[in-house]
This record gives sequence, C-alpha cells and structure tokens, in this order.
Amino acid sequence: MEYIRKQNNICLYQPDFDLDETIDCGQAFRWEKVPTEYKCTYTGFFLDRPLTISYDGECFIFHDTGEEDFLSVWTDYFDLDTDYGEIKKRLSADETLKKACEFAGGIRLLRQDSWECLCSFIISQNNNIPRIKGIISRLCEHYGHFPTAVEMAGETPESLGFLRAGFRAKYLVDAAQKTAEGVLELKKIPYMPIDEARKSLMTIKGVGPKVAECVLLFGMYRTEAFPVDVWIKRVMENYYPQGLPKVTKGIEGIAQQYLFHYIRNLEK
DNA sequence: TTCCAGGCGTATC
DNA sequence: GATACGCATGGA
Repeated sequence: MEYIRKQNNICLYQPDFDLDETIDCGQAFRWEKVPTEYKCTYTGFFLDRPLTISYDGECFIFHDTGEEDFLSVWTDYFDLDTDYGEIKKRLSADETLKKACEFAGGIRLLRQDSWECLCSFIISQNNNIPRIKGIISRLCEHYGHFPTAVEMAGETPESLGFLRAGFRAKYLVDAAQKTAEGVLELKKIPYMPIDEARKSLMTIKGVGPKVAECVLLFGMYRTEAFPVDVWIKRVMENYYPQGLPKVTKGIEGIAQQYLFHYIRNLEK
C-alpha cells in the first residue's frame, strides 16, 4: 500500500478503486457525494467515525485523517489489503465476468458494521435507494448517531413512525430486540458455516434469503455469499443457466458486484 | 394517475 | 415447495 502524509491528510495511491463504483452502488447508505474542487468527494461514516474522502485524479485524499486512524480503521473499511487486480485477473477467465470487470473495475467490497448493515438491508426491501438513505438518515439524526441494538430495542413500530419506514418498522424492532437480548449473536455469525449463518439471520422477521445474503456479504465479509435479486436473476438466466463458473468459487459475492453493475448498465 | 423500488410474510394449493 | 398477493412510502 502506497501512501504519504500531507498536512492533516493521507494521500493514497491505489489502483482498482473508484469512489462512485464502491460507495454509491447500493452496498452502503450513509455516504453523500459533495461538490468540491476535487474530481470526486464523499462524506460518510464507519460507525461513528466520520470521513471525507476525495479523488483528485491521482490519489485518494483522506481528509483530516491521521496515520493511526487510516491504518486501523479505513484500510480495513475500504478493504485496501485485498488485491482486486488479482481477483479480476482470476474472474476474467470467464468471458462475461471479464467484460463486467472491465466495465466497473473500481468496485471494492466495503467491510461494514454488521448491525448497521442488517438494519440497512431490512429497510432496503421493496424500496429504492434514495428512500433507503432518507430513512437511515432520519434514524441517525434522531439518535445523534447510528443507534445500537440496545437503544432501538425499546422502540415500537409506532414510536419509529418518524422514520416513515412503512411496514419495515416492525422488522427493525424485531431485529433490535433479538440482537439486544442476545438471542441473535451478530458477533458470532460471521464465523459460522454459511448455511448456519443464513439460518440464524433469517430468524429475524423481515429477513429472507436476499437480505440475509446481503448482510453476510456487506456486513460480515463472507465473500461466498451471493445475493440474488431481479437483476442477478437476469444475469443467471442469460449467461449462466448451468450456474456460476468455477473461477468464482469462494468469491461469488465479489463477482456478483461486478455483474450487478454490468447488467444494470447494459439494460439502461 | 398509476407504477415501481437490490423482498418478505402469509394464505392457499 | 411452488405460486399469488398485500404491504407503507414517495419519486418518476
């Protein structure tokens, strides 16, 4: 990893990284694109840690970030120790995946907080991205930060009415109660065999196969998780009627990210 | 106005 | 175990 300190900032030289493709692609919902003098800038959070990050055409600028925070928090969050060039090379043995990797080669998997991710994807069901972001933003504004499961466990669907989350409010309450009571151990699920992990998550009301898969992939870094929505279903029907190629073994979820963006762009 | 959004729970067969 | 339907909300 190549970076330098520049005043209060960290400047990172990083291939295989694009802010729009990584941050603004439906895996995270607490980042906002802001207009600045840079080519591209986002502000957002990991847990309660704020960050403004820019790309100036040459390097990624982590604003007001010390070396310690950069190495202990953001390197992990942006998965900077993983060689995505190597991953793309491997996936590119397959023709369709090769095109997908070329189309959006700057995608990285964010290592998000599991509880925030669980809430986010419960909210995501039958919903669109601007509204998902709106609901999460009202939730954080209400508490002054992203609430813990314990904080939310005392809520009811009615008391969460200010979220305007609709029928999803009761699912959030159930997730909070089960997590706060310890019936569901979010810290242990990442280490479970994948089917056991899926089953545990799906004990929460409002968590079905799709949401469970997203939480495993985006909130627990289980790269073999493979969320299937209408778009990925289309990819499977059109390109992989026999199933995914062997090159995706163990990193199905990363392949999914490349394919998702590729097919959505093709259809547009 | 009507449709739809990175689904899920429930009823019904 | 497969399939149909309703669900809250707000933007297009």
